[in-house]
Amino acid sequence: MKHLINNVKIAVNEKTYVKDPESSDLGKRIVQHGIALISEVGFENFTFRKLGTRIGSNESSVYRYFENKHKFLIYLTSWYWGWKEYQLVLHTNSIQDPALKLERALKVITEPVEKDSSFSYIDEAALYQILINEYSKSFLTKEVDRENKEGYFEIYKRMVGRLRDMIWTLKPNYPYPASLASSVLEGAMHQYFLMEHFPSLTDCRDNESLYVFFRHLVFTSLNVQIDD
Amino acid sequence: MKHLINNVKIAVNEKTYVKDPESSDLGKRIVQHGIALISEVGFENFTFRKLGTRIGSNESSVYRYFENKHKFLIYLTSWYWGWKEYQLVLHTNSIQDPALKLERALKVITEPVEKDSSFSYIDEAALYQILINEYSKSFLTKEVDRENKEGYFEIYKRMVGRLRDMIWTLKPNYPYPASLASSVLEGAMHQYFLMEHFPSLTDCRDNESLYVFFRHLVFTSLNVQIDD
DNA sequence: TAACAAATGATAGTAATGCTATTATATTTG
DNA sequence: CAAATATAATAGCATTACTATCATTTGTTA
Repeated sequence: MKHLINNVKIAVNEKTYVKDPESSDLGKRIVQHGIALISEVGFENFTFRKLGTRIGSNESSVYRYFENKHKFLIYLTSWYWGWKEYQLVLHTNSIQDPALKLERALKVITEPVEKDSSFSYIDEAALYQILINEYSKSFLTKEVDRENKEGYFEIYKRMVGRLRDMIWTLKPNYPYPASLASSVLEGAMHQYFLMEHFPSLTDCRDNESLYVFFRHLVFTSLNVQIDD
Repeated sequence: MKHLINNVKIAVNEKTYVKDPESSDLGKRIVQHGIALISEVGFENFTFRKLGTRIGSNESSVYRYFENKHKFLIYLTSWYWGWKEYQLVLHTNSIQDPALKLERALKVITEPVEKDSSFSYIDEAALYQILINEYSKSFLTKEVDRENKEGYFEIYKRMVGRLRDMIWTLKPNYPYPASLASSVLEGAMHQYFLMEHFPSLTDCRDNESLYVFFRHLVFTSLNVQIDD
């Protein structure tokens, strides 16, 4: 994917890091190899010690950028949603027709991630795998309410809000725009997971059928006709 | 909820435990207080040591029943789905009309859990809280494929299968019965979580509106009229 | 270029976790 | 009553999730 604007920085809540990883070479290496390591071994088996060793440094250096691995996960997932939000806006902003706009949004949400060269040290495809496998662990904790108050989930909430507003614009009298929006965003990740590990629990076989499933779900719910 | 049959035992895959907790008083106490402890402190902060202390015993005794806390979680969630499946069958089996049957199934799936006196030592409401907050952690692991092969998720898959078949019976030409079924089961838990922690991401305010949302979602997708 | 600060790296230490192993004490059963 | 079984108590070990300290490198600026 080629960017129109080249100097975009994804803004992530400053509380998620001790020192901005984008501010130094080491910081970027932590993020880059952190993504690779988590997608390889999974979040449970991921440790700052392993990451330090991997980047030819050590634990204490990683701790200078992130308080703990939970905050690191929140940083990564926030970055992802910021990036995805940017894409959503980029691809839907100029569309006037509400139905086309929503359709395009669903396409962006369900399409697989291509490598985005604008953020050279981030492998968005690997990051998406992390989202699918680990995202819910970032909020399914006993600290969720406090962290929510501190703004850790703002970007995701904004993303759901954008989709909700598109639904609302198309059908102002539909009573569940927020529930539908959050169901689609969470559901898309879940269906991807099922495709990979529990194919008997889904009819989707690739991102195209995933898109068609959600498009059908959303547009029939809103009682809007679409062309197949 | 009153049972028609009084001597029902929820069958859980034997590989999830070392020794059947239902076979002894200690085993039942482990399950009973395990549910209470996990719902209090969350799965991350739950340890066998804490559980042992709580039941006036110790770690090693708990290990004689369950290999580790991950298997314990799988045991609990399997038990829950077995119990829920039993309720689903109980409440839908005698219904002939496919639309009414599916509607009733959605009611069972979205309704809050009442205490079921047939399994006196299990607090189903607390267990449901565990499902909402911890269920996805049972399969979002690097071991999911091996564990799936070993049958740890059979009951949940059967549950999704039942819902899928009801959808299929009602609308044989609908192309996504499995995806819709898995979306509803997972989505119901997710929307419950949002109601509690992220009310701005959902329009549901109680189990009734949750039910209405999913009923509308499913029946419009299947192009079947329902009365409100 | 000396001198100082900032960033990074290396090492050590601590409490908690996730176990395993051993032994002692109840409890049940034949 | 003896033997078998279940439970309890204790100890130990590797790993994790940190914190603290000190050494070294790198970068800045007077």
